[in-house]
Amino acid sequence: MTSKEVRNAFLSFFQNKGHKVVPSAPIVVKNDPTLMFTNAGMNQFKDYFLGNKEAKDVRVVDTQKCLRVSGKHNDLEEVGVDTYHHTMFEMLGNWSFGDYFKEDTIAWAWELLTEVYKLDKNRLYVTVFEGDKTDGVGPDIESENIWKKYIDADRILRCDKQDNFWEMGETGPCGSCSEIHMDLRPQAEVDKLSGKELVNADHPQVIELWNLVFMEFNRKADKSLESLPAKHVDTGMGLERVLRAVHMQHSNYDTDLFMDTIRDLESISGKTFGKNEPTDIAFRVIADHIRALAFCIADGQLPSNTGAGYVLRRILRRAVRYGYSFLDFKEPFLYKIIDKLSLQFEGVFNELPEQKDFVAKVIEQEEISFLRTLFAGLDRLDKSVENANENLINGEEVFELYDTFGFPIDLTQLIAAEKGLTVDMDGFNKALAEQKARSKADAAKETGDWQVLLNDEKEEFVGYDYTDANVRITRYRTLTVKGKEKFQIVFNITPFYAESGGQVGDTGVLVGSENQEKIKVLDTQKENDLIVHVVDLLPDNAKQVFHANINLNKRDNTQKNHSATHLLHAALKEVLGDHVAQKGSLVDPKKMRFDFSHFTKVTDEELHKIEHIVNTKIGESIVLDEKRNVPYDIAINSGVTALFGEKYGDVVRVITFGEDFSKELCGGTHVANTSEIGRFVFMHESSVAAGVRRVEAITGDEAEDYFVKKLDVLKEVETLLGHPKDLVKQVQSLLKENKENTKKLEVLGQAQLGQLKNTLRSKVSAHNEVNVLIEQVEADNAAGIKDVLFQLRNEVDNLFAVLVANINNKPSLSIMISDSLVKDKGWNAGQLIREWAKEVKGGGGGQPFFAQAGGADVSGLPKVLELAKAFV
RNA sequence: GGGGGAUUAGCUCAGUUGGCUAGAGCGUUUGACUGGCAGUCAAGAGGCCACCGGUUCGAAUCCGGUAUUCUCCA
Repeated sequence: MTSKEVRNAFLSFFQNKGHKVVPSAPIVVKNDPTLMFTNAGMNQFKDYFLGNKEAKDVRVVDTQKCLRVSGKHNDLEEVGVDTYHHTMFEMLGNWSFGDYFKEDTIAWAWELLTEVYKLDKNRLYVTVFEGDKTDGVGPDIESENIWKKYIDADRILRCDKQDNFWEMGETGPCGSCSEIHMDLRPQAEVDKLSGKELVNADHPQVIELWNLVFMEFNRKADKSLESLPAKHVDTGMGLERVLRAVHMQHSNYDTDLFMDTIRDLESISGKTFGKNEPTDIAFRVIADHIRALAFCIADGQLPSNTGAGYVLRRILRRAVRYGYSFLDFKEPFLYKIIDKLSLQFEGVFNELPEQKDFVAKVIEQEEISFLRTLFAGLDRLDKSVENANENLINGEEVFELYDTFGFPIDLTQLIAAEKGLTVDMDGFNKALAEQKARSKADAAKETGDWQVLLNDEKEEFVGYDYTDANVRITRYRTLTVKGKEKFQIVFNITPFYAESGGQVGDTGVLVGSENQEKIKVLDTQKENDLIVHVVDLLPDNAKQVFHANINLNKRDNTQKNHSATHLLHAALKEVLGDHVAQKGSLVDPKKMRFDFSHFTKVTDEELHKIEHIVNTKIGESIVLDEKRNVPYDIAINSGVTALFGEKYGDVVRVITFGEDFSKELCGGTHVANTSEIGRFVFMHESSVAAGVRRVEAITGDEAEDYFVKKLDVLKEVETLLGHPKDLVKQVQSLLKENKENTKKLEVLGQAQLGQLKNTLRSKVSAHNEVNVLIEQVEADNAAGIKDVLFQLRNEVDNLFAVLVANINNKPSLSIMISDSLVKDKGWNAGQLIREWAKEVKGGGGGQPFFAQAGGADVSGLPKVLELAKAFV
């Protein structure tokens, strides 16, 4: 069976058992502050388990794109070193939301593995939960008994909380689980030692295949457990592993999922896989990482220096590092293997093949920039190597190299070892720990348990139709950020739009119906599908009805920008082409920002065209056509614009401005008629990454103000210049004139200095073979005097010159001594000037041959001249 | 979000503890050698040393702020 066949077999097996096949959620998570990437199949169903939302289908099956870069068994640095951990993987899962439980789950799992995949029963083991006293949960006898129907009792193992109790996070739904493990070792080894001894022992050949989670508890912030209202099943089986099990292979990488890429890499690197361990690790690292990169970028996440984008950057850099060190790639190479990779996912995850050129371009650009930091780091490392003491490279220097210049630590160690040096890793780790502590302290954030006031009602967003409403608080919790306490509250219904789809959250005010108390709503955010309102104090009476009002002005201006974004999107496609796809947007009351895929700079001419189209559409006063409950398939078939990396439900909201112009799936708020937007103006066009351009624009009052202000400035300039026929020409000629005059002034100044120099030269008198010049001069800055002295130095041998000046009632002293005198007589201008500056209540310094000083008292100048004369 | 760097000629970068009137290489312009190109040599142009403020007799250099950018950590 190929990977495609194994995947399909899973989906159709459960489809035949009454499960609905649902698409994978995007791998990059939006609307959940606790998570950057989908790290388990259950993420997209979190709301069902938490009881925030009711499941429409109680039996579901899917394959979910997942990414893990940290966790108890997943350290990025380990991936590729072993043969069975991955960053990106597909999690096959079947789900029951309050429907079937342990009996069916176990029976079907066994049937699929042994009858469809035909795995060898003699190599399978299962585990069940042994119970935990502190949690007050007993052993999972129920599962054990079910298993006994299918498998020998001595193949069933009881395991502890760490292995067989699944938790979503610190808090949230959880429950015991039952795992199926498989022994893939050669028969000779199996004969020597039973696989039973190796289950859960991190043996590379005795691996966990499938985890069946029986969700029945909710872990609260105080660590106690409470029962969930309904019992659920959440199972997860890594496609990469089961595929390997089906073929009894030694490594996940031996399956077609990875071998295609590895063969591709062999042909561009000229190296062979399977020859020696270090290069094999490099092959595996790259074959793994390229998948993570490809899917994240296809889902709209670009490499960057914060958050999820930073994780992506690290993955890419790790791949490049291995390619650089072990496969001799000194130039970008990752982008070359995207093409073949994307073929594997045609018909499964079409977002990748459809965007492969874009993905490759982003990766190539990122590779180029990393290679640049790599080469810069190499230079810097050379210096540290020179400074090494007793064959030990300073840990702090290495940390600086890593921290500030992004040079990978393992590469530093590698290079050091080549030169017979070692790196002071203790010093490095200490510095790293300090930095981690700093960041953690800053990001500290704590949420309390939800306090439930009202249980029976579901929250509903009414903000499309109402901007105010009478609401009740259903629950609230505290939120502590950097020692500051805030509160999050949830209503039964709400007119507040929660930040999503780039549109900022509403703000506003709550007024108590009974005591008239006012609570300000500072922000509105989404946690999955829950709408959370942020306030900084709780009402005295939280149980009363509140009249909720949103800040209308803010909402109005924001939705003008949002609707304009849709017009812009359509106009961009019209002018630039169909390859334009939204890559991100921000809509707030002041402006809009829109990122989209496009490979070259948008020219001024194109911008004008786009601006013109948008403004024409505004002028056409198109009425908003909003359809709320359109089945997804029908919407897509009608040619609506959907975004990659966005999660859509079965029914979607379609926003149309002109049937043949702009049709988008969108949850945001919009103007009722495009004429409300008023006017649309571009402010900026720039690049955010390879293949992604960013435009910024304003609308409505902001645009109006902008024009008024610009016109005012223009009029003022025209008035100042006496209303010339051609303003631009006039300014150009003024600038030119100015430049010429500056040049002329410079020349004049030089001439003046030349004259001063000539006068001074005639005053030079010889004393004992020293040419002495001691004078008070007129000057308006000390730099001029310096200039003259340097010129005299070139013209007069054995010069000893002391010039003093009164510049704006402040004394200035300068001394110039020819090199020969400095050398022969040991004279030192710096020392002399420090001495003499005392006479003018000042100080100064310089070098032996030239020094300057200033001071506060001009009356001391004659005395300085006397001292100077006395000196020679 | 927190820390650390960087910003000097069109490009890549030097510029020691503040003080030899801001440099190199590449590129560019002009000229010479050559039948032409390539090349070599010579000469020149090109800098608010990111911006704003402060310390100082004196700031590219030190301090504070802003902007941009790189990088590490969350």
